[in-house]
Amino acid sequence: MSDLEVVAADGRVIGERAQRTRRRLLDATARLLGERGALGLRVVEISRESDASPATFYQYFTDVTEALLALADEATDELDTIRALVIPSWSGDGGLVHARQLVEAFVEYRQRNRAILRLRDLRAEEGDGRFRAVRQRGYAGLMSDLMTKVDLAKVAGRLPAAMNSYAVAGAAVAMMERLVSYQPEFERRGVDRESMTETIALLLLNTVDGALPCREFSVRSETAP
Amino acid sequence: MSDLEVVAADGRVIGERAQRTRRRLLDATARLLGERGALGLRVVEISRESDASPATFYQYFTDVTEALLALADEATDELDTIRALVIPSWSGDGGLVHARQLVEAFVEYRQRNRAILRLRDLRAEEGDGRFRAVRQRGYAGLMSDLMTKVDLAKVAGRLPAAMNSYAVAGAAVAMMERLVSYQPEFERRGVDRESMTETIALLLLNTVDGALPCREFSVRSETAP
DNA sequence: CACCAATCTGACGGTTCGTCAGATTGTCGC
DNA sequence: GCGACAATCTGACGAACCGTCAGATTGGTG
Repeated sequence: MSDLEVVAADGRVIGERAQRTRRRLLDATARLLGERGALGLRVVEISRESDASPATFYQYFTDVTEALLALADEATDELDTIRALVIPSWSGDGGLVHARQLVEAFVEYRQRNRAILRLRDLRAEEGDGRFRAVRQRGYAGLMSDLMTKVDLAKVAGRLPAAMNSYAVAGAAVAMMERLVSYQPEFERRGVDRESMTETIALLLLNTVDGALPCREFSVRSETAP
Repeated sequence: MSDLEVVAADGRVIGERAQRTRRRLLDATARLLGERGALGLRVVEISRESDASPATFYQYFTDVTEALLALADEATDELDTIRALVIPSWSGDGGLVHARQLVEAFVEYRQRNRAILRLRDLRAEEGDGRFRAVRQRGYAGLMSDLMTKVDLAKVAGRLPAAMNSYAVAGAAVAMMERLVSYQPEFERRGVDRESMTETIALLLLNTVDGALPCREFSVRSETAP
C-alpha cells in the first residue's frame, strides 16, 4: 500500500513541490531501469535525468534500493485490478473466454511493468524481506482466487484431492509469467502471440480447473466416490 | 560449451598456475554472488577473497559480467545430465514416477545453482544476448524432449492439437522453476517439500502428457475424429 | 646461476558514493 | 511590496571503487 503521507528519507512529511521532485526522481529511476538494466543504475545519472543534484536524491531515498522499492510498490498495487477477472466461474463453455481474458490482462500488466517486476522478484528471491513482502502482497489476491477455483475443482473431482492448492496456483501464475519472459524467443521462432496466449489459457484452464473444453477434444470425468 | 583452451582476457592461452588463479577468482565470484546478491559484487572484494590484486582479475576477465558468464556457462552445462530423465515414456502407471524423478532432479539442480541461474535469467530477460544464448543452450535439450512428449500426447488425442508445443514445454519448465523460487513461501505456510514435489509432478504429467493417473481420479479421453 | 616467459601487483587518474553546511525558493503576516 | 521563516535544493568534499599501466615477482630451463 502506498503511504498516505509522502515522507522524505528522514521521515519528515513533505510538501507539494518536494512531492513533484520525488516523482521526477522515481520516473527517472524507472526509465533508466528499463534502459540500463538492474545493474546499470547510478544515482548521479538518475539525478541528472531529473534535473536535480545527487544530494537531492538522498533527501528522499536512503539509497537506490529504496526508490526501487517505492516503484515496486506502485507496480504491485496495479495488479489488484486484474483480480476481478478471476472471479467468474470457468466451468462450462465460457470458461476458455474467461481464462483467455485473464491471461491477456496478466501478460499486458506484466509486460508494461516488466523491468521493475523483474527486479522485485530477483531481490525477493535473493532473500530481501522488503521485496519479498511486496511480491507477497501482490500475489496474495490472485493466488487466493485461483486457490478457490482449484479447491472447487478438487471437490468436483476434476482435480486430484492430493494436489496442494497453493502449489497449483503458483504453477498457474508461473506459466503466465513465462509467457512474458519468453515472448522474444517465441517471436524468433515465428510463433504468433495469439497462439501463445491461447495455449496458456488452455493450460490454465486444465491446471486450475481440471477441464480442457475444446471442440476437437472432449474430456469426461468421473468424480471420486 | 566451455572453451577447450582456457584463455586470458586478451585471448592468450594460459598455463597451469594461471588456470588455478582464474578458478580461485571464479569460485570467489560465485561465493560472493550467493552472499551479497547480484548487485553487491565488487571486483576489489572478489580479488581480496582470492588473495589476488584487482589487476589480476582484469587479466582474466574484461569485467565482472564476463566472470558471471563463465559461471553461467558452467552451471548450464550441468543440466544436460537431467535430460535422460525425460526420455522414458510417461504413459501408464510408471508415468508419475518418472515425472517425479524429473521434478526432483530439476529442483535439486536449480537449487544448487540458484544464484548464478537467477542472474543468468535476469540478464537474459534484460536483453543481453550473451546470457540469452547461454540460457537458450541450457533449455534447448530439455525443451526439445518435452515438446516431443507433447506432440505424442497431441497425436494420441490427450492434448488439443491447437496447443503450441513450445509454449506447453515452456510452461512445464516454468512450473518446476517456480517450485524452487517459492520454496521459502511454502515452508512458511507449513507445506512440506514432498507434497509440493508431488503436486508439480502431477501437474507436469497433466500438462505435458495430458493424463492425470490418480487412484481417486480417473479421466477418459476421446480422440478427435 | 643466468635468463626468459609467464604471471602478478602497486599505484594512479577517473568516476561514483553519501554527507555536510550553506544557498535558494516559496509563503505568510504586515 | 517586503521582511522573515521554513521548506527545499545544491556545491563540494572525503572515501571507495573502477580499470590500466609499467614494472616487480615467480618458476622453469639450459
